[in-house]
Amino acid sequence: MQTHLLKTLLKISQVQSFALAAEHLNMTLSAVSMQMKNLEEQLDASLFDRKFRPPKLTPLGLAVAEKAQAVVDAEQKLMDLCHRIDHLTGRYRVGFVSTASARLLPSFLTNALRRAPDAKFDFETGLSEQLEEKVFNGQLDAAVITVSGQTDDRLKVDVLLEERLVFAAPKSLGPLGLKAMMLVAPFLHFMPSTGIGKLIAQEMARSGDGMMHSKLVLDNVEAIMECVKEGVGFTLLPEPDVMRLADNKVAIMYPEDSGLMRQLALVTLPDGPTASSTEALKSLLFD
Amino acid sequence: MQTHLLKTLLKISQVQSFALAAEHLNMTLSAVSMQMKNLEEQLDASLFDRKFRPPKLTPLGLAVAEKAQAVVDAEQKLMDLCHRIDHLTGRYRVGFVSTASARLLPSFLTNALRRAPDAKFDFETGLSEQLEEKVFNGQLDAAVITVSGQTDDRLKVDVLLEERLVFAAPKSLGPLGLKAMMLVAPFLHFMPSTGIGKLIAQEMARSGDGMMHSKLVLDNVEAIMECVKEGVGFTLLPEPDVMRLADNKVAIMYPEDSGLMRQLALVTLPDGPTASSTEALKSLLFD
DNA sequence: CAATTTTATTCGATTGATATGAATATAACG
DNA sequence: CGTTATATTCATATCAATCGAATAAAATTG
Repeated sequence: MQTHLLKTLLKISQVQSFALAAEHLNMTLSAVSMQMKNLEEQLDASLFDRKFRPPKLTPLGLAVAEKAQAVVDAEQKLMDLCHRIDHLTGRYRVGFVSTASARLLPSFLTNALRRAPDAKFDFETGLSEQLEEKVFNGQLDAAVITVSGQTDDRLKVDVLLEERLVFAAPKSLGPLGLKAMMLVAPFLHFMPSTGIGKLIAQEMARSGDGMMHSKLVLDNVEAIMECVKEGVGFTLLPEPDVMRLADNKVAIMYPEDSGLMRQLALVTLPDGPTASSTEALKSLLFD
Repeated sequence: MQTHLLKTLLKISQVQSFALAAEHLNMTLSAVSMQMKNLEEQLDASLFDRKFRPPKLTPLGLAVAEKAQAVVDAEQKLMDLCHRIDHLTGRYRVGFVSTASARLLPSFLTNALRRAPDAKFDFETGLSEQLEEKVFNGQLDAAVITVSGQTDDRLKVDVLLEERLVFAAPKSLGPLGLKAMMLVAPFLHFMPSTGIGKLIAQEMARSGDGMMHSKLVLDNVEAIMECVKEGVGFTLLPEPDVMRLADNKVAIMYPEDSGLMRQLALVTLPDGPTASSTEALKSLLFD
C-alpha cells in the first residue's frame, strides 16, 4: 500500500471535499478520485457514501481515516530518524520578518521539533532592518529578512526563496484593469519604510505614474487582505501571502513587469559562535 | 512512500540476506536490490553497509527497520478494520487434520484474532475420518480434512486447496532415479490408514510395482522429513510440507503422474447451528 | 421544479515507475 | 588465488498513475 493514498484520504476528511483536497495536494480532482477508488478497491471497503456530493465518509471510512493517521505518523517518525540534525544543540535566537513569519515560522517549528530535538529556539519578529541590526550585534543568531537594495556586507546572506509580487483587488474592481483601478480605488500600501515596502513603493512609482486615487498605509498583511475582501481597495503583496489569504471575492492580477520579485534570505554573522550551524538552520526552513 | 519497501526491508533484516528475502517475497534479487536503493534515496540515508556481502544494516538502518515495523503494524490495523467479520461471535470448535495443521492453523489463528475478535475457538487435530465423524455428531462445528474417495454426502464439503504430492529423498540418493531408489532405500510411508495415506499407498502401488526395498510407517510429517534429511530413506508427501521442511540435503522429485493431488476441504454440517458461519470460517483460512 | 452551478466520475492518452533477466561487479570462502 | 555466493547495473517490457476533456450526478437557485 502507498501512504499517499492515506494522505489524500486524510486531507479529504479534513476539508470534506475531493476538489479542495486536490488543490491542497497540488493535483487534479480526477487524480484524487482515482486514488480513493483505488484505495477502496485495495481495502475492499466503501469508505465514501457517494449518494452525497461531496461524498461523505462512511463510519468505516472515518475509522479508516483515524488509523491512516497512525500510519502516516509512524511513517513520519521513520523519516525523522533519517533527517535528524543531531549536532544542532543548545539555544538559538532566530528572527523572522513579519511578512514572512506566518508562512515560514510554522514549518520551521515543526521541522525543528522533529529534526533537531536537542535544540531550543527563541523567536522574534520585526522589520528586516531591525532584525539585521540585531544579528550584527549578536542579539540574534540568525534572521529571515527581505533583501532590499544592498545589505550589510559584513553579514552572510543566504537567499532562501524568491516570491513574485502580485496585485490583489476586490472582484468587483477586477474588470477595470490596473490603470483604471488606480484612479478610482485606494491603494493599500504595506509600510513603505520596510524592506518589502520599499519594493512595493518602487513598483507603484513606476506603474502608477503618480496618478493614484489615494493611499492607505497598513503594517499588517492579514489586515490588508481583509480590506481587499471587503472591497476597500487594492494592494500589491507577495504572491504566496495573497494566495494564502485570498478567497473567491478577490481577483489576482500580475504586474506588467512580472519579474518583480521579493527575495527572502537568512542572514547570519559569518564568524559568530553559531556560524557552523547556519546550514542546519537553513535546512530547517524547508520541506 | 510505499509500504512494500518497508516490508522488504523488514524481511531482509529478518533473514539477513537480499537473496533470501527475494525468495520469501516471491520476487527477483534484482527487484529487492532496486527497492532498497529506492528506499535509501527516498530517505536520503544509507541503510546498508555494502562493504559486506550480504550487505549489513547500518545502525540507522536498524533503527529505521524498527520504525518500519511500527508502520506496517499500523497499516495492518487499518486493513483489519476493513476485513472484520463482526457477525462471527460465540465459540467454535474446529478440527484440523494433522497433516495440514502445521500450515493452516497458524494463519487461521492470526486471521481469527484480527478479523473476528469477538469469536472464540477450540482446536482439535486428528485424522480426517475421525474429524469427519465428529462434525457429523456435532462435536465439532467444522473441520479441515483430506478428501479421500467419497465423503459422507450428508456433510457440506468446501474444497479449500489442492496440493501436489512430491517425492523427497536424501540428496545422496537423488541421482539414482525413482525406480532404482525403491530397490535400495526404504520408503517412509505416512500412515496408510489415513486420508492422505490412502492416496500415497495408491500411488506407490502404481509406480512401485510392489518391488519395494522396505517400508517404514510413520504418523508424523516432521519426523518423516527428519529421517529423509538423515538419509534414512525417501518419502512421498504434499509439496508444501516438503518445501517447508526440506533443507539443502533433500532432493525433490516429481511423480510421473504429476497430476497426483491431495485435496484439503472444510467439512461442516449443512444444517447445523453454525451453518451460516461456514463462509466466514472458510475466509479465515486464507490470508 | 426546471435551470444552473458545483462537484465528482469516467475515458483515452501520455508519462513515469517497477519488475524481470542477463551481464557485470564485488565480497566471502576454501 | 581461483571459485562460489551474493548483490548491482542495465535494457526492456509491463503495469500503474496522472492529466485534460467529456460526462454524470447531486446541490443550489430562481
